[in-house]
Amino acid sequence: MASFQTVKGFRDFYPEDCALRNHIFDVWRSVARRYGFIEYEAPVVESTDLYKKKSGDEITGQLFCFKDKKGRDISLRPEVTPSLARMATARQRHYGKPMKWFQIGSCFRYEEPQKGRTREFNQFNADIIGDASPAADAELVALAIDVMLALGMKKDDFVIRLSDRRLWSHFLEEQKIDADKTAAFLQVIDKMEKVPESVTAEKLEGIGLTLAQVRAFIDGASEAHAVFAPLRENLSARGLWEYVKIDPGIVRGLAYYTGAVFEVFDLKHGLRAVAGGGRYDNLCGLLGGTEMPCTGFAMGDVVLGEMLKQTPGAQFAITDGLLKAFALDVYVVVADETARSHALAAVHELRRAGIRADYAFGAQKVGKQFQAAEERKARFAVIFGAEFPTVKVKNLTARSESPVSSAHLVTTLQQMLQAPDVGPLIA
RNA sequence: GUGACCGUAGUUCAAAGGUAGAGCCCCAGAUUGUGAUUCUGGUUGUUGCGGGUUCGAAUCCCGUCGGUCACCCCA
Repeated sequence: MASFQTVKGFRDFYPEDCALRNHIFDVWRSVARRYGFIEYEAPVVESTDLYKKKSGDEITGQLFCFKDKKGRDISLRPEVTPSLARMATARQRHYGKPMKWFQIGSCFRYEEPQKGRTREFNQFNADIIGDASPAADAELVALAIDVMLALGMKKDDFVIRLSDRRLWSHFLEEQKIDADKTAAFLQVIDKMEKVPESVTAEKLEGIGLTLAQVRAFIDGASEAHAVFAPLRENLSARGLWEYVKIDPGIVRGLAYYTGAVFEVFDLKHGLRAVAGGGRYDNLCGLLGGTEMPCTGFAMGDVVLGEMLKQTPGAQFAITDGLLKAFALDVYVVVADETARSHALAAVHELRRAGIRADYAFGAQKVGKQFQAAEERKARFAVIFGAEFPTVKVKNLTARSESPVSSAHLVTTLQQMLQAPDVGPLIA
């Protein structure tokens, strides 16, 4: 038993776990680039004030905060949006609009770990800065859908639940409810699905509304509502509207969203939201920068990982990713120790040519070396023995072997690796 | 922050107050130039940690640290 345990809520990434994580990162990165997003990164540690300013003092309970050696109050980032707002406003004149930026990295929240929640997690953030049009919101919804599809999800595995904060501000205006009750009201809506009706009704009465009024409004807010028209038109043109479900109950916890909001939900395993985001046109100004319209979303690796493991459609992509992480192209077998220096030279040359090659450090039985080649999922073995400068190249899946002059080894293997791997021949 | 359950070999799990064990994995050999199977042998423990009860604790009690799950919260 090891003397040390991981710090509560933090994870070890053994090679298998790391391969899954990297597979997720690869998909995030490649789809975002396909959409013309550009990668950036922000500090993992920021002044605690940056987060207090955005969300209020009471938020420090969930912040991973501490004093540094000079007594400065700093925090591990719980999210990246405040850093992005700072960076974007500071240099916004240097970048043409709209700025389509994405980021991948770890975030930290000091909370009790449970299903789908750890204290350290990786997030994919995609944001569009400097564009107030619904086309920008639609672009992000489309990106979120394509990320899910690229991960191997099918249409019936997930849904985008779409809403708009303006629906509710109009509603409250019509009902002549004070604007300062908005936050409390949205909290009630956010929890409606979970808490008993009676509790919801009671809280609504405290605000000056009835449950029936709210219910009627939710039922009336169909796809046809004018506020969704531009998004529906945009996403329909891409054939993506079928992934979207209008759901006014989605309001997204905290107060800074100003327009469209959406979440990505798993449909089959009762997990919490996989991703969420929306339009936040006031945040840059709130943090003391230039006022700029912004919209964006974040997707975390923890819930997503749970979902991938439980979704059959994603399995192939996962095992493929594992294979990519582990597999060698070539294993060099030293059958005769007098040939070791020639073998070492060949390994080096293969590696310089971009071929993944490995070998045994010391003298080992040939059988053992083949076993190692098998374990590392090598496609080919090259046997260096007494017949050098001739070597044997063995196709480990087909189990066929042929002699090759060592002078032509690299070019021969490059050609052989080009050919598709047909798998074992059936006898 | 609150509560429930859990923690034994690298791993999965036995041992229900009386000598800490098994499967798998790993290592070596059978097998001196070819991957499988099989067989043989081998390593591995302060039972998470600390205290208490007891003649005696993996087992019961208290604390603590981790894990899992739920509440709170969810940017």
